[in-house]
Amino acid sequence: MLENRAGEIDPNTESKIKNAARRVFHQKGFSATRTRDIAEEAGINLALLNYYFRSKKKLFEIIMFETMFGFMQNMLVVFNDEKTSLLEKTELMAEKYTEMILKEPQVPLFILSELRDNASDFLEKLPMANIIMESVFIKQIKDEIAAGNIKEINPLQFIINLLGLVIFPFVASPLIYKIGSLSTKDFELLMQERKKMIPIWIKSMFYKS
Amino acid sequence: MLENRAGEIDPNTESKIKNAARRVFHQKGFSATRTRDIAEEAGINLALLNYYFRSKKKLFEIIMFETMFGFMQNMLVVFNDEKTSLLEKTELMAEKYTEMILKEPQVPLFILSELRDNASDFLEKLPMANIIMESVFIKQIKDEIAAGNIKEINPLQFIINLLGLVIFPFVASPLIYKIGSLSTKDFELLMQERKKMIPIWIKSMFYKS
DNA sequence: AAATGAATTAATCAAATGATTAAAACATAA
DNA sequence: TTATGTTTTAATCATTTGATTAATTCATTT
Repeated sequence: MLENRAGEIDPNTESKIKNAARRVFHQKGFSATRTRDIAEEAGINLALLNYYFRSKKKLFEIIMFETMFGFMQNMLVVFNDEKTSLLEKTELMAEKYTEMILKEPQVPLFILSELRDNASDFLEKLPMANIIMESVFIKQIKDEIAAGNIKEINPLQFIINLLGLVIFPFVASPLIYKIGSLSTKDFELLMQERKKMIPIWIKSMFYKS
Repeated sequence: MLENRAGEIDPNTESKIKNAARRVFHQKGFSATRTRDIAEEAGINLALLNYYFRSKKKLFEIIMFETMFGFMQNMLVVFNDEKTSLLEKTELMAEKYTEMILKEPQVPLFILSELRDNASDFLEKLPMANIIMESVFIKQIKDEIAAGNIKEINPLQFIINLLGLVIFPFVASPLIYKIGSLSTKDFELLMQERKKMIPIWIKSMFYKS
C-alpha cells in the first residue's frame, strides 16, 4: 500500500490533504507554502486540493482555525477550572502546555507569525478577550492580591510571564539550540526541567515570601 | 520635494531601497514580500532594486544580517561588561532591550520567524554559541551558584527566562493586545512596567532569599 | 452488465512575480 | 557644448503559482 510522507494508513483523500496541509503550513507558514508542496506531501494530484477545499486560502483558514482552537482550548479549560487553586493552575499550564507543544514544537511560532499580518482577523473569530480576562484564573489572581498573598501587579503581567516562560523557548528554539550547542534530546530535557521549574519560578516572582 | 512613505529627506537611491526593504521585510517576512512592495514603499522604479542589489534574496540577506547583528550587539556588549554585576546586567538588558524593541517592535518576530526556515544558515555566520556561553555573564552566573547565592540551575535557563520575559510580549503582541483589550499606549505602559519589574522577577526566581 | 455519479488525472490557463533589456534622462568632465 | 559614464524608466521576459478543465478511472446502484 502506498503511503504518503506521514506514513498514514489510508485515510480518505480529504484527510490526507488536510493533514499534509497542516504539516506544511505549520512548518513554512502561509506565504512560503506552495499548493504543490501540499499535494506532494499528501501524495495526491494537485487538482484534488482545489476539488476538496476550493482554494489555498480556504484550506489555510481551516488549518489556522483548528490550530488556534486546539491551542486555546487547553488553556481555557485549565483557566476556568473552579476546583483548582491558582498555583495548581500554573502547574497544570506548565505541564499540559509543555507536553502539548513538545508534540508539535513549531505550532507557537506558526500561530504568532501568522497573527502578525492579521489580515483575516482570526482573533476576532475566537472569543479571546472576555473569556480570558473573566476567567477563574484572573479572578483568583485578583483575590490573592486582595488577600495580600501576591504582590500588587497587573494580572496581565502574570499571564504574560506564565505564557512567556512556557512558550518562548519553543519560539526561539533555533537560537537556543545554537547558544547552548544542544541536540534534540538536550532541548527536550531542558523543556522537561522547565516544566517542573516554571510553577516554582512563578511562585517566587509573584508570591510574598 | 518628493518624499517616500517614510518621509525621508532625499537619501540616495540605494539607501531609499534598503530602508524600504527593511520596513517591508520586517513587517511581512521574506516570502510574503513582493519586490514591487519594496519599490513602491521606496518610491522608486522596480528595476532599480535589481540594479543596486542584484536580487530580492541578496537584498534580504543584507537586511537580515544587519538586523540580527544589531540585535545581538546590544546583548553581547552588556553580557561582556567586566565592570557590572550579574544583577546590574539583568537591569541593563531589561532596560536597553525593551527600549530597543519598543522602537521596532516587529523585529523579534521577524528574526525568529525567518530563522525557522534556517535555509541560509544565518546563525552559522554570526559567532553566537561560543560568545554567549563564554561571556562574563555566564561566568558570573556560575560564580554566584558556586558561592551559594543562586540556586543550582543550568545557566541556559537563566538566559531563556531573561530573554523570554523581555522579548515574548512583543512576539505575542497581537494576542496580548486582544486579551487585555489594549491600546498602543496601554501596551507601551505595560512594557515600561516590565522594564522595571523584570530584574526584580529574575532576582526572585534565581536568588536565594 | 449497464448506467450513473464521484473521484482522479494530465494538461492547460491566467495572473503574479522576480528579473532583464534597451532606450532615455541625467550628471560630469573635457 | 560635446562626450562619456551613470542612473532611471517603461516595456517585456521567463518562471512560478493558484486554479480550472476535459477526459478518464473508479465505485455504486439498478
